[in-house]
Amino acid sequence: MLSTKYDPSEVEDKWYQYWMDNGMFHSEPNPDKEPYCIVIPPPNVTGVLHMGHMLNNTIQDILIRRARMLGKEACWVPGTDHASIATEAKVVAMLRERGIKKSDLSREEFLKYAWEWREKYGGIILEQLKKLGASCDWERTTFTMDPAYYDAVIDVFIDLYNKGNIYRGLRMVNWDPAGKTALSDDEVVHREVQSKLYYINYAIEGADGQYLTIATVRPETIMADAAICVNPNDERYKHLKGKRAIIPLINRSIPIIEDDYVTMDFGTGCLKVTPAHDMNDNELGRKHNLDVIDILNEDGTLNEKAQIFIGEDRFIARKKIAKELEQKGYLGKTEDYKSSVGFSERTDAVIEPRLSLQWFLSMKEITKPALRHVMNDDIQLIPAKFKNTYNHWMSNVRDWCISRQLWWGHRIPAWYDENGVYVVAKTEEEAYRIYQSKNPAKKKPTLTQDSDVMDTWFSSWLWPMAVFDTTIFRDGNKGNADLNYYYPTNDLVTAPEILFFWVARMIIAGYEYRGEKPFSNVYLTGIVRDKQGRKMSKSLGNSPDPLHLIATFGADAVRTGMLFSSPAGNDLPYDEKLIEQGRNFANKIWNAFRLVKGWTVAGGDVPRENKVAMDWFESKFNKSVAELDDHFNKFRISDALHLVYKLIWDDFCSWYLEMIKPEFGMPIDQVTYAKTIEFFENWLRVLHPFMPFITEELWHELKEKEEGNCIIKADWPTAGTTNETILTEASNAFDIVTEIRNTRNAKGISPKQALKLIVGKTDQPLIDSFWPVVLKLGNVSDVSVQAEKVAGATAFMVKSVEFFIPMEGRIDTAKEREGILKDLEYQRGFMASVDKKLSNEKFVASAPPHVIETERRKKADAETKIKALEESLLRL
RNA sequence: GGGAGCUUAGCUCAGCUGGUUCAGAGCAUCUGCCUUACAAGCAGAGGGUCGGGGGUUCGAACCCCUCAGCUCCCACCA
Repeated sequence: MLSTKYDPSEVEDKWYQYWMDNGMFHSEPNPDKEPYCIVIPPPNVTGVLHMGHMLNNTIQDILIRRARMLGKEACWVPGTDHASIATEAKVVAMLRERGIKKSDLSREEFLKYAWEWREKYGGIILEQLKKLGASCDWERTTFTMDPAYYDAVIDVFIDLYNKGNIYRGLRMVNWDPAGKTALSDDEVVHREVQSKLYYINYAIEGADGQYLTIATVRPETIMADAAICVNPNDERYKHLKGKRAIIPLINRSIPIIEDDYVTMDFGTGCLKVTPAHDMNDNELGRKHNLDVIDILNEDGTLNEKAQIFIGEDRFIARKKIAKELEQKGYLGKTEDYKSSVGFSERTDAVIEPRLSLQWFLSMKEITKPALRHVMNDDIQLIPAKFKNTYNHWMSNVRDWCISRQLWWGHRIPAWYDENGVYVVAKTEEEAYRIYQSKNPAKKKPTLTQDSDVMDTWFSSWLWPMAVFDTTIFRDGNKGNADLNYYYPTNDLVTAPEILFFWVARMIIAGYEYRGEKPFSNVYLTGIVRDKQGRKMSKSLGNSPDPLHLIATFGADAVRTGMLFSSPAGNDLPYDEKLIEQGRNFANKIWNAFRLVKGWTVAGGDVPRENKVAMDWFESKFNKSVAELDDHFNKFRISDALHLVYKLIWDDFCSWYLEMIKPEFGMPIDQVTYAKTIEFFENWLRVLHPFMPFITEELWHELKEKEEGNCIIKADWPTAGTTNETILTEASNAFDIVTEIRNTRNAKGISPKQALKLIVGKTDQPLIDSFWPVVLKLGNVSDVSVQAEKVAGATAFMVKSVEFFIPMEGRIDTAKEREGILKDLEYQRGFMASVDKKLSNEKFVASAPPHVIETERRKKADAETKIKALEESLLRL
């Protein structure tokens, strides 16, 4: 005897192994088939699976499995990203735990540890994806620091450098003093912070006792001041023109300059200009040719140029300087002030704007095709609202700082001599060759490679190309068979938060190196949040462990649970209830299987109700497949699941199976049985992309066991014809059954007690062939037609036909009357509103005919209903 | 400050071209059922002025204006 509960644990591992053993996920270019390709957003190599991955990869797996069933050459390429900052941080932390400081290691030693770490933990996340059922082509697994991939990244750097797109420049960058690295603007998170505005007095040079007052939140940077700036239109400071001020504590003289950048009504209208430590001041400094005095070390402590508090951390120095300013009488008032401060996304340290030599990619030209082809829908963003966001970003894009002061990553292929003169070359030998051809005079240079690595995204932006062919970034390579077959890929599924980091840059690279988009559709998932609407994060500890969930509920349940509530682009409020719902669904399916499996099959006639049931479900299924295809084509994956869910639970289980179910212990006829198995198999197919494991299991249980006959390789059903008349009749029949059940409920009549049903006179054939269904599901022993009103019966209406169930003394006249009156009131109101519409000349004149027609029918229906209800009242 | 979006049942959300699939789904709640597939279930029920106000239209959840609240992205006036 099969258990009443479905147990996914054994089933899932068994089938995954089977699919793997038989190479069912593997894809090779096949000229006879249409390619369908997805490249995975490569998770961080150090990562562990979180709920976001679960959602993301479930959607990809659904798309790829359906494509496979549609007969396409489906290829889902997996892999991992080296994630330079995140991984290096983890390795550093791991070393610290072992008592090893990164600063004590050579680059080579550090990288050795990093690679060890990668070997040990790098595959975890991919193994976890297997538990989810992800049907990736594992033979194609790629790592962004695989040797060939590494080469490709270097090739791209050299190529873009040679084309003049990459340049080295002294630029203000976001410096992370904790990570000791420059960050791109996108890696900086701004937060409102409660701080203080200090009013500091600067003496005016040569004017005894006179001073001006500036307001600043960063008194520790006064030693780096290069000027005081006022607005030229500011009457209060006209007298200061051309004069100089003295920085307190260190008594350095700086000019007073004028620029309308200064807001007159903020603070005092005097701005201290600190070109080394503020982005805007830096612009201002450049404009006015001011000195750049950098008083901070890499780690955020003060250096010798500060003259005082050397070696102190910037925030400690702030307090001490404020105190000293106060003691010496330079400090005016202080006031509370809310300001927006940048934090490092990774280390959460306060960002320090810092001048630094960095490598940049000029974005102005290279982004143009990427903008154009999204705006004209060559590449579609789903949902489309992200087009605006994308447009805004691409139109205002700044040059991309691609260097990072880290060791883990693709090392910048630039080589410097002792004077900082550099060449860009792939290898050391080549560097020497180029160097010497450029500097023939210099006989024996010592060249050292740049110690920085490239931004992670500078490698992952090649992903859709480089997973197939890593050689195309060198001169004129036309690409290998894989690349030419699978590229451009079809769909990309990723989170909106990396739309710019990654998606936009892949598009840029795609057009730059293939002259072609990397993918046609970008499906942007929502962010998985907890019940309180917070993002799932490790620090909050609000993220459930996906593997635990899979172990508890089964992968099928988790997959469907994630998808029950996740339309594209909308956040997903996670609730374990949804996973339970998924598990319950699997269980429902299991039990439908148990029922069918338990039947004995015999010859004999096909009962009438079975015939209509089969006709009906056939139509219903065909219609559902058509709707399903439509949902898929529009990427409404969640809607698609809901549809399949209802098809199986409501239509197949609650209606169809109940219609054909033989009495307990009785056999089922051969024809109905065969058809039922066919239906079962057909809906298993459309369910398979969502719930691959249980569908595979039942596929084998239902089918003759043929080698290799797997649902994963089965065809996706094509939508056949739909008989609308049957669907309407069925729906009417179900309404009648529901009303009968309702009556039972209200009157306390057991389902086991057969009832008599009387149909009021009508010329409308409501259900025609479905009477046997009504008899069976309503447990009706007898149906008769009676023109006149039936006394002592309870009544209900379906469409405009009245039905009576004789109650034999069980009738409560007062209650019955009350019900009828209420109904009557509603119908009269309804008719009044329809009447109003129809008597409106303008409506009749301008509404389309079919709308008027339905209004007329509504009126006629209401009239019949009202008449019937009025008669019922008389009868009581 | 610039941009985008959201507000529909207790909760999470659908509602696609303005008109019978138009006020829906799931969950939650309530009622009755251990009815031999399934209590992880079955059969039912209640619940909404579609954020407020105004407008366009024969007709508005849907289009326009306006107010309020929320969210995200971009920028960062010391």
